[in-house]
Amino acid sequence: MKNQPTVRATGSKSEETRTRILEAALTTFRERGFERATMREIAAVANVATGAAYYYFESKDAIVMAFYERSTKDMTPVTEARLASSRTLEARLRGIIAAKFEEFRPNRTLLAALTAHTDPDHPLSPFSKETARIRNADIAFFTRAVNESKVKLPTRVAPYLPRLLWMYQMGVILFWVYDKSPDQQRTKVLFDKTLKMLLLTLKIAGVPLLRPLHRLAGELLEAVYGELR
Amino acid sequence: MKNQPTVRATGSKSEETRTRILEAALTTFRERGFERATMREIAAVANVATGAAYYYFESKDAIVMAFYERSTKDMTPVTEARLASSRTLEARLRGIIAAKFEEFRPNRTLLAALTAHTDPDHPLSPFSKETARIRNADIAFFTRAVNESKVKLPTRVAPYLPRLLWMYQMGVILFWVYDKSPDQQRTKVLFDKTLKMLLLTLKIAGVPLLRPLHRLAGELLEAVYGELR
DNA sequence: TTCTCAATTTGAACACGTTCAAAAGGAGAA
DNA sequence: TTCTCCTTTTGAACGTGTTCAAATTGAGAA
Repeated sequence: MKNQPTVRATGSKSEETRTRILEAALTTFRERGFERATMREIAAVANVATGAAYYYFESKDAIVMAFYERSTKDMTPVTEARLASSRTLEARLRGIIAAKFEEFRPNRTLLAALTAHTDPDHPLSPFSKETARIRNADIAFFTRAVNESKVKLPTRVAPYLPRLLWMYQMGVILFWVYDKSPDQQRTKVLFDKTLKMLLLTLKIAGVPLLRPLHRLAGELLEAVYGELR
Repeated sequence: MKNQPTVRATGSKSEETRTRILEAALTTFRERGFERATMREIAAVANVATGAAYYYFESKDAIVMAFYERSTKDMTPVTEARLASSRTLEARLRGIIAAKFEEFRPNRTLLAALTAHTDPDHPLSPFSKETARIRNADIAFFTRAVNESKVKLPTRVAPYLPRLLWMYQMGVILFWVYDKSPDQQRTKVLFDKTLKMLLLTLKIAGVPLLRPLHRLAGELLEAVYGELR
């Protein structure tokens, strides 16, 4: 059999071992950094043989992805709450993305292990089909944030807006992961200013002067997201 | 002594060995792909011991960077010519970037080995201090393209424009590297539309309505590029 | 209870990037 | 020529991610 054996009910022995390995990995990553933590070490901490780690996870990187997946699942109610409690689009977007920051702050630098995969075909890339489930769940939040707001959107780009917002989010997070300024203040500024720019851009989208820009944007998005993908 | 021994005059024995290894690596990369080409294999093709490759190059990735560096150096006259022969900013930007596409087309996918380094501290990252020389040479072309054109620029963002254009270029190249559409037509569309959008944006920059946007952009850029960096 | 078989666990072996101590080469000094 | 010392070359060894054939376990069938 391959990895990820039949997904067992929570509480099964198998599931317990899997989380034990995941937990051991996270501890080791936090203590020694991702690179310097070895699979042998992780397995030892989890009290299993080296090979066992590979029975449960495809690779060392995949452990980080499992962590990412679990985290996003865990934070769903928080995000839900923020969506429900905020009225403006700005507050909603800020809420969704800030929730990510809060959730991942303790393991911020660990996410660097995921950003390494720029190849969309790599199973661990944020753009791969393997990560589509996670990605789509995330995009769905942006869809809701947009739909439940009453901002008027340029019709050509509107269908792509949630995906664009997701990309925007990924960009901000990438910046954050490598932000060495104290308490990541640079990211705070980046996030704040770009979010305001984004909303301002949407607000003035109806101005006739900007028509040609929208036409180009629409054509671009259709070509890039269309057909083959 | 460490790597990169005293840089010898062209034609020295050492230099010859270095290029032989580089050439062997490129051949092997092209034949078997970057991942599957082993250092032992490359060394064998170059008729040296495995360790020799590491005497001349810091790492397997660094060979690709050496190729990138040599290529950009080689294409300088081409870029110069294009800058000289084109009058509009659009033509100039298109010329600079298209020259890159042409130069790297035969080894397009090889560049993927470089895009993996998202960490600005990694020596091979496009953002690292180690690659500053290459990066600055590239940015200088954009500076010239901008300065020698008579487009009026928003004063707040003007100082950052060459660096922004460089980032834009890197983004387009990244897209191109992984573009699987036939003959990379998607990238062509992306490049064409985004370039037009960019110039349109610059053109209408003076409109009073867009003032707040420029103020935000200026503040953002000052914070991100300022002080610490 | 005993048997069966899939799920799980094991740890040695493998592949490959990288390091390193030692050997070889070679250019000038004496 | 012989010596000196730096550059270059060598290939074995190392560390680590990953694979895999074999052993173990355990739940249900008989």
